[in-house]
Amino acid sequence: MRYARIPDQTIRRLPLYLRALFLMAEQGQTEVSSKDLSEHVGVHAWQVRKDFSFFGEFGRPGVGYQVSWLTDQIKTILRLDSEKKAVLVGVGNLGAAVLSFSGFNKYNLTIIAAFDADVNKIGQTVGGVEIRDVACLDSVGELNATLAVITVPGQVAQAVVDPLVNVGIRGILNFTSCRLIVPDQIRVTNIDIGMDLASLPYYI
Amino acid sequence: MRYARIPDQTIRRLPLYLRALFLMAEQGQTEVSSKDLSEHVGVHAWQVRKDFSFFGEFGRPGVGYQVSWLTDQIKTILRLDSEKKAVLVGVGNLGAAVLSFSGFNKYNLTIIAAFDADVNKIGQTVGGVEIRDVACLDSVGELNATLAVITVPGQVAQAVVDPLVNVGIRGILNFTSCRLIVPDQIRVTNIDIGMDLASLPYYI
DNA sequence: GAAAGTTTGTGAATGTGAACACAAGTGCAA
DNA sequence: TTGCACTTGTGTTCACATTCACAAACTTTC
Ligand SMILES: NC(=O)c1ccc[n+]([C@@H]2O[C@H](COP(=O)([O-])OP(=O)(O)OC[C@H]3O[C@@H](n4cnc5c(N)ncnc54)[C@H](O)[C@@H]3O)[C@@H](O)[C@H]2O)c1
Ligand SMILES: NC(=O)c1ccc[n+]([C@@H]2O[C@H](COP(=O)([O-])OP(=O)(O)OC[C@H]3O[C@@H](n4cnc5c(N)ncnc54)[C@H](O)[C@@H]3O)[C@@H](O)[C@H]2O)c1
Repeated sequence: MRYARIPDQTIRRLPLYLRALFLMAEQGQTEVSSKDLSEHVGVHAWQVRKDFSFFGEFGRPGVGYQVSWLTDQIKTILRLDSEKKAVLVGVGNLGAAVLSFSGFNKYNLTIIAAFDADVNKIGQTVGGVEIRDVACLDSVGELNATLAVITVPGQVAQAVVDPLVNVGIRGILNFTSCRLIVPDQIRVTNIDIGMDLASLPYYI
Repeated sequence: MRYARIPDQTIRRLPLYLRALFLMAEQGQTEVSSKDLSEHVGVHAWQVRKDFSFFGEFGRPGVGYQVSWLTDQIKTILRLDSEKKAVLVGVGNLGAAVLSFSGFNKYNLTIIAAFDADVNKIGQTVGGVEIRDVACLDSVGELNATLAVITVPGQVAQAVVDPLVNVGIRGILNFTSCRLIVPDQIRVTNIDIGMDLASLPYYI
């Protein structure tokens, strides 16, 4: 199985395992069983083992997995072993909240720059990041950022994404409720809070 | 097919169709084909038709779907035909952003109350909603709210969720990176911005 | 009103991931 | 050394979702 295609769903679960492992490491735990891990994440134990089996043999029967080594493995798989730089465009309510959030660090993710069109905001600092003029979006190229967070109004989302793609952004986290048109090799993840809230009544 | 079990993935797509239909209605469009709709949402045309086929016959061959009627149908399926009330707990950076957001209205969703533990915030108004003392969380029962948005620090998330479940909340939108333990009949949707950002490097 | 052009609705085929069951590896106690 | 309790890794089975292909329904055109 080791060299087969990796299921998308498996990739989606890896960050969750990582989150749980960080928690365990903080509490001084050095070894963990698939059962342990599964309870933290909310899946079944065999799901955890199956997921790992796509990449190799990570654990020892009768013992479990070594927390630190497993953490490193998952980090490597997810390409979180080296620092990844991100920029944020649109420092409104939501953008400011994301900028102020410090929880990205342990995943080796850093927001190195923020952009806005509002002249009153340009020059100010939020979450330790200075807000620049969106007209200077081209400067992202020199910063070597590969990720972008889009928190502008939907109407201008596509307009800010196009130049970002041109200067080397490869992955986009899109908070607007507009579908972004990008080249095939660019990855877009959409977070639409409205959609998620609107889905809930169906299930209740 | 009409009375079979509805695939989860179909339900997940319905709000996206709804979002596109609102846009079309705004632009004065009265009829729409599955092809049209599919391009707005980013799926294939037959996926759209298949999804609708689980609920009945919504369109007319050779013509398409009537925008207003289709909108009503989806609203009904998603239980968005009557107003649903939500409360928000934790008016920090993220909570304030959600409170200030006005895009929930068209889905018949209203945030009617907000709660925080910070005495400096209690009594203030954000996004037209007055912040109340989290110690009075029990009062949610009288408000007839069925939904809750959780934007408190992860450590206290479970502590605020437990009383919410007791006073009748049925659906929860959880922004913390902690798994919430709730009774089976309560629906929890997790939005973890850190996880979504951490997944991107794998794909780039 | 017949023919050509659209578009829907859906059974069947295909693909993918979840769930299971169990053999095999490990540690420990007697 | 043996037996027992525990845990991993994975081939297989099963359930669900996507994809396809096409008949049937409708409109438009001439
Ligand atoms: N806040 C929420 O809870 C929420 C929920 C769902 C979706 N969203 C979406 O997230 C996005 C941001 O929401 P928000 O509440 O922060 O809105 P906001 O209005 O507070 O922030 C938008 C920011 O973008 C800036 N901006 C406008 N045009 C720009 C441009 N061309 N280039 C750069 N910056 C520009 C504005 O100056 C402002 O600072 C919106 O698309 C919104 O629909 C927000
Ligand atoms: N901001 C982001 O971009 C982001 C990203 C990922 C996850 N999150 C998560 O979202 C949550 C909120 O993030 P934030 O950035 O708004 O944090 P924040 O610290 O700005 O806000 C937390 C709010 O909760 C309130 N609070 C604390 N204890 C409370 C209690 N017992 N009852 C009610 N209210 C209480 C605080 O007074 C504060 O207003 C956190 O769990 C965070 O991990 C945020």
